[in-house]
Amino acid sequence: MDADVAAVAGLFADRTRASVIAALLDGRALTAGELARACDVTAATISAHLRRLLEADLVAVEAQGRHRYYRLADERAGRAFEALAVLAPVRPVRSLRQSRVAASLRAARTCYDHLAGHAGVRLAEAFVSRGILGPDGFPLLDPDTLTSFGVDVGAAGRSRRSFAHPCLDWSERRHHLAGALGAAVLTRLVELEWLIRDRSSRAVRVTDAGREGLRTRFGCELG
Amino acid sequence: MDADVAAVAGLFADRTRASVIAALLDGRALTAGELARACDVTAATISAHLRRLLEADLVAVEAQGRHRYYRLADERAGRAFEALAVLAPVRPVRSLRQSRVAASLRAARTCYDHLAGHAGVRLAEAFVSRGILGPDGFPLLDPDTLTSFGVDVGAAGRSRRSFAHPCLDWSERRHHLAGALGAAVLTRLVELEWLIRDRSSRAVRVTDAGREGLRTRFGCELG
DNA sequence: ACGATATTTGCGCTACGGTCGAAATATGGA
DNA sequence: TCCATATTTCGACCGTAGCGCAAATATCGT
Repeated sequence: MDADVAAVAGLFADRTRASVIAALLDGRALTAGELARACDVTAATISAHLRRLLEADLVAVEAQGRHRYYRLADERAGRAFEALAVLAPVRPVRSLRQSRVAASLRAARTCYDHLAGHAGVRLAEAFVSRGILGPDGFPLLDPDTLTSFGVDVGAAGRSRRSFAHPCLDWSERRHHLAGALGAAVLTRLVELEWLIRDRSSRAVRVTDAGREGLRTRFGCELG
Repeated sequence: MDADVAAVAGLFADRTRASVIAALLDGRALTAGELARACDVTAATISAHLRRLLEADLVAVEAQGRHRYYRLADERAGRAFEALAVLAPVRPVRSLRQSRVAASLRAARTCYDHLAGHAGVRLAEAFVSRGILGPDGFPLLDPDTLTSFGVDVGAAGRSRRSFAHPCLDWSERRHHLAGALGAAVLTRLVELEWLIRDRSSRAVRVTDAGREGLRTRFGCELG
């Protein structure tokens, strides 16, 4: 019994692995590369750590394209982390910057080259409500509305990549719009300055004009 | 934050230290030597581990004579241990033998050379109830009853060691009788075969005759 | 098919920590 | 005072594990 506990504790007993678990605590899934940057180690190092966490079923992985999204497998790892944290001598105030970044990522972010997060999910749902996209597999039903909005639908259609498909959003647990069409929509939204991409992260800020425009043009309320 | 968690987790991430915590989980306090035997390492090794656990405030120590009793400082360490244990892959059945030994130690055991555990505490309380011992500091008020019972009170009085004093009982959180008088009482109880000492541990078994005798002679109910 | 990006694997280097034996320290009891 | 027992400290050995570099593998998008 004690041997097993020691082995499990060893998974938490490394600064890098503890950072990985801390980064995943809120239930989001992050790519290996994002975790490497968050923990300030190379991709090789983070890969080795993720492998160990994976083998112990502390985390789960889901491949999505060339990314591999890692998340905590269940609530047990988080509970153990918290039980250990209460034993930590000094209680450093939870990094405000860190949590601010996490919050902004949840609000809106890029996923590859399309919009994700709360805004991405809401926009996709608005497209479905307006009949622009079909509810199942996000087929484009009404190209004219997007074209008149300035989205280069034709170019997106000529691209060899997937035209439009749903992509599971990890912070919202719902789908947002991916594929060439999703990329074209994001491009247009940035062009209009309805969205502004953060330089150092995947976060995207919705401007006042963007919030207003999304509501009036697509009936999309960002809450 | 993650660095601190890693450091704390490191305390659990060693087989020996995990065994120490597991041995203390039920709230009992054990001596350094007992822990060394339980973990199958030398006294030097256990001492180093206890030092680390002590500096992290995971355990607390109380010196009692030449023994040093270690116990978990509070419930946090136990909670963390359990949170880690639920992550351990296989769940080895809790050793029956181990828990049987623990139960018998709680029932009755020797502490140095006197009786401790449930039986020790109950007997001391019975002595106080009967006016044999005073309630404060356990002074011997009625030597005759013990002498007629066969306890060599005279020899105990001539010993240079402390004659009679209360000793905090870790499993009962009450006091039992220590000192030369306590040793003399234990000697007599074993002599009468009211108690039988285990060969390999500090456990003491109360015989049927002992249970009966303690009740009729001293009004001591062992529950 | 090709280049770019993401991730994993193999390898060697280094450092940290767990272990024990021996010696030092503390306490109890004769 | 002296010996026995309990515990800690010191010093050295050794295995393990984390690290980055470089190369291999996988997938995307043109």
